[in-house]
Amino acid sequence: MKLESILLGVLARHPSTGYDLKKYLDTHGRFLRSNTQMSQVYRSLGKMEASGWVIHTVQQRAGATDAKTYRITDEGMTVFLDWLTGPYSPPTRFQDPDFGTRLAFAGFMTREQLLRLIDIELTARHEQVARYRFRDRREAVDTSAAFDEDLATLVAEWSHEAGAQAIDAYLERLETLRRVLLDAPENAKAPDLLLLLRDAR
Amino acid sequence: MKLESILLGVLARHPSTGYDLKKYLDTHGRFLRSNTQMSQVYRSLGKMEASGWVIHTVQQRAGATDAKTYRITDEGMTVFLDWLTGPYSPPTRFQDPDFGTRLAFAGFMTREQLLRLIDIELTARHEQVARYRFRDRREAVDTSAAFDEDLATLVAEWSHEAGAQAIDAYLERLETLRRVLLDAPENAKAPDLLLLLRDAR
DNA sequence: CTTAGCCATTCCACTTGTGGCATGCATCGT
DNA sequence: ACGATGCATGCCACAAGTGGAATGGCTAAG
Repeated sequence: MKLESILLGVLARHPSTGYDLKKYLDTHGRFLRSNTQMSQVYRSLGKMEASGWVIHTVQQRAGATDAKTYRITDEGMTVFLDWLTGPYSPPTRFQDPDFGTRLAFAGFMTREQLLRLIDIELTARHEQVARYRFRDRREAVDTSAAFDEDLATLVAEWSHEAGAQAIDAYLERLETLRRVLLDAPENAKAPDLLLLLRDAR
Repeated sequence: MKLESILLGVLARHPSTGYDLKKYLDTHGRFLRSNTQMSQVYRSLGKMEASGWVIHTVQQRAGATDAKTYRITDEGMTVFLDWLTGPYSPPTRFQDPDFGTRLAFAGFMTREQLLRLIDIELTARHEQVARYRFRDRREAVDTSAAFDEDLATLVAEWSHEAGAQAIDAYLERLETLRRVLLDAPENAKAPDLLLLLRDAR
């Protein structure tokens, strides 16, 4: 479902071949998914076609393998939009791409839907910070093999600080986006929005 | 292999039941993996036992379900250490837990091994930044359905900036850790290391 | 001329992960 | 007294992802 959502999102913007989609995942979409296999893309495409979410037409390429251009169907569009604007439950790791994937297709949302999504993410992460930030991080030890406690402590401390800083920065940035979306006039165009974003930092 | 590596790492520090391991994944290990299912933990444990990487002993708990305490075998320790210090290829997304998972078990590494790992990560990410930072981010458009270009542009710009800032901060923090590891005297103890870390910020 | 890389798809055998169900006792708060 | 939560395991069907091989033409650089 997750790869499929991405593929549907791309196809909702323009028809593509399997190869194109793989290229998207390796370039523009590289933060949405790590190391996606060709085979996985083609298999998803096949499954989606069987479900009636996409259809393909064949492009002959003299000599070479025929290329199949996939386009999204109305049904596929419905499925995609249902996923995009449907319920979102934040994964444990804020670094996971679930939220970012939805953002990548923000253009298909209304400003209200986008704000709702952001609010869900924000409350979930704030709650997480509140629950864990000052929690004891020591772990029970009883190590048999060679284990460098000093090294482990250093790295654990660094990891915790790095994680805390990362999530704090993340929350701050998200709040900024939220602010811009709330403050911007209803009919603001892209250049003005970008200016607002710059000022809000 | 990935869940198994984590479980082996935990078991390398102390014996645990399946339930304990799941709890670890939900608390201390929450940044290593999102939403792990109980069934997945028990299945991995079963498979690892079949491979001879772990063994279990049964704890009777009057009335309640017996608890199985798993401990790592020598073979399991070898497998774990091979994974930990073996070749690491950075995933596309720097937010993926692969690197962090290894760091979580830094205590089982020597300082040199840890530094090698950090150097691999650092070069890979620097290279990524160099390749993509100033790349054109515009995507070909040909959207049929309702698509708010202005909203999409705003969010895309925000995402890019957020991503850039996140990876920059990440690189900086990693460099700091690297510095501390390089500069610290061979026999430095945890409190001194933490002081160095604090000063290095 | 040759090698490398891009374009393009498909198949296959696995391995992993998801989500839910079933069981059953103990403890703690209301 | 009741319900939630924690402890503890296991089974199942199904969905998704991994990693590699096979095929074959095109183009550009060395």
